[in-house]
Amino acid sequence: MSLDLDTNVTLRGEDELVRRAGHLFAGARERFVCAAADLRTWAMPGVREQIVAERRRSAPGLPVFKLYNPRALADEESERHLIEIARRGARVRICATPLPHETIIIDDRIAVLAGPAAQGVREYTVVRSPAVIQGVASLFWATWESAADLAEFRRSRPPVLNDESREILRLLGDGLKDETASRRLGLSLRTYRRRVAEILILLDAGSRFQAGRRAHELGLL
Amino acid sequence: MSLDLDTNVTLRGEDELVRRAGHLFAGARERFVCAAADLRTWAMPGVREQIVAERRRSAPGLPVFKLYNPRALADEESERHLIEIARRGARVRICATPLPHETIIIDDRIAVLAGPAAQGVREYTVVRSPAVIQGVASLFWATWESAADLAEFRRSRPPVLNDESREILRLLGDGLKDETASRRLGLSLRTYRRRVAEILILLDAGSRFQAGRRAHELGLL
DNA sequence: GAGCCCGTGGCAGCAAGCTGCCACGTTGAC
DNA sequence: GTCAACGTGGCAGCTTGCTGCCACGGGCTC
Repeated sequence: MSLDLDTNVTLRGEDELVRRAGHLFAGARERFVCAAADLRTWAMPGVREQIVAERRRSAPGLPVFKLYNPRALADEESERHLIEIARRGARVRICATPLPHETIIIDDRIAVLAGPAAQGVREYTVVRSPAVIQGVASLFWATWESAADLAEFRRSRPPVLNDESREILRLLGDGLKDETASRRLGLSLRTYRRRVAEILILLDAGSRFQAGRRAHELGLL
Repeated sequence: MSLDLDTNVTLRGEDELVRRAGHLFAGARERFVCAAADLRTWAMPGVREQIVAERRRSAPGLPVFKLYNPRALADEESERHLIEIARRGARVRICATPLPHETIIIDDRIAVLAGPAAQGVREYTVVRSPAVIQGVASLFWATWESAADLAEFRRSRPPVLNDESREILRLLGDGLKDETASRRLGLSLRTYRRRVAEILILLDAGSRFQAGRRAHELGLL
């Protein structure tokens, strides 16, 4: 990248980011910190999973801190993804104040700041200056402190469900057996139960009884 | 009893009632009508069941109409009993206006009116006068019309649960598995599930999910 | 076209839940 | 004391619910 800590490097597009900075993400050893408005950042189909897997392999217990805006839970899929991240051990928090610039801080030595898209291509600036890192980090931690834990945030607010999920909740709430409900929806029993299991995760329920309770208390019925 | 339709016969105590009028209850063929404040009337352990069984055997499809005060659902056991009666085919309704005098009308020909207890012994008057029967019946049907169906009434109001049942609901609502919950309550798995099944009946739920929903919407959690 | 990703559904095996049956112990009536 | 009634809990057999695995097919890129 650069021998001079005070020279920032700007990378254009996710391709270049992955090529030239991918090893930095995978190489975190002390602490991995990340702030973003939602989950669409770092789309990079396939590659992203590889980097994460690599990092998890080489630094299993690595403390990971992820800060998002509520937008990161704007649909079922995103929320499920976030839950999965937390399940794997990352500390995830949600803050209401906007996080326009995606930020990553690796081991308190490297920061990657994402800029807005220029002509459809996003620019990423890799920073190593200790003073800058410190400044960015302190801003991050200040926001982190005021943010709500993912679990806590989710408890206070119903998940955003699509039409099918709401329909399934309705059928469950009416006491239908899986066999009946799946037929009514034109789904196989297998798929129906897959759906139910997914919904239980979103409702943070460990049993169907609890799910029924949660669904009602969140006003989803 | 009496050859003269216009001679009322008064029986003292349930013993005498059963001895001298039991066959009337069992012998209903057209319609069996009954109004009472609660279920403690006609206690008669054992005998009562026999009479009912006898009647159900000899007149299987007999229309049975039962009108009660909300007091008849004042505890789990009573409510369960009422549900059972309804399940067996009787039409059961609940009216808020007091029904102080227990009344039975058999086939529109015989009425049994219970009076208050005199020195601990209740008196029952058996009436056959057509005019009286008509009068009593029309009063009954007027009240019946204004009363709410048992199912409807129960839907609008939480069942009265004892401490143990509420505790079980709490454990279910927290998502505990049967194994864990039963151990925590010091019950066998079998008994715990018995309890849960009983509660599901009271909640009119056909699945645990529905029970969870009902429990929450009735404010039982 | 080949190759790939994804959603679906069948299947199989397991976990959880449900219930009839019966045996045992307690309680209460006689 | 006997006897009946009742609640409990073990057991067995069943239903319902859950999930990993794999195969198939539609839609996609290259």
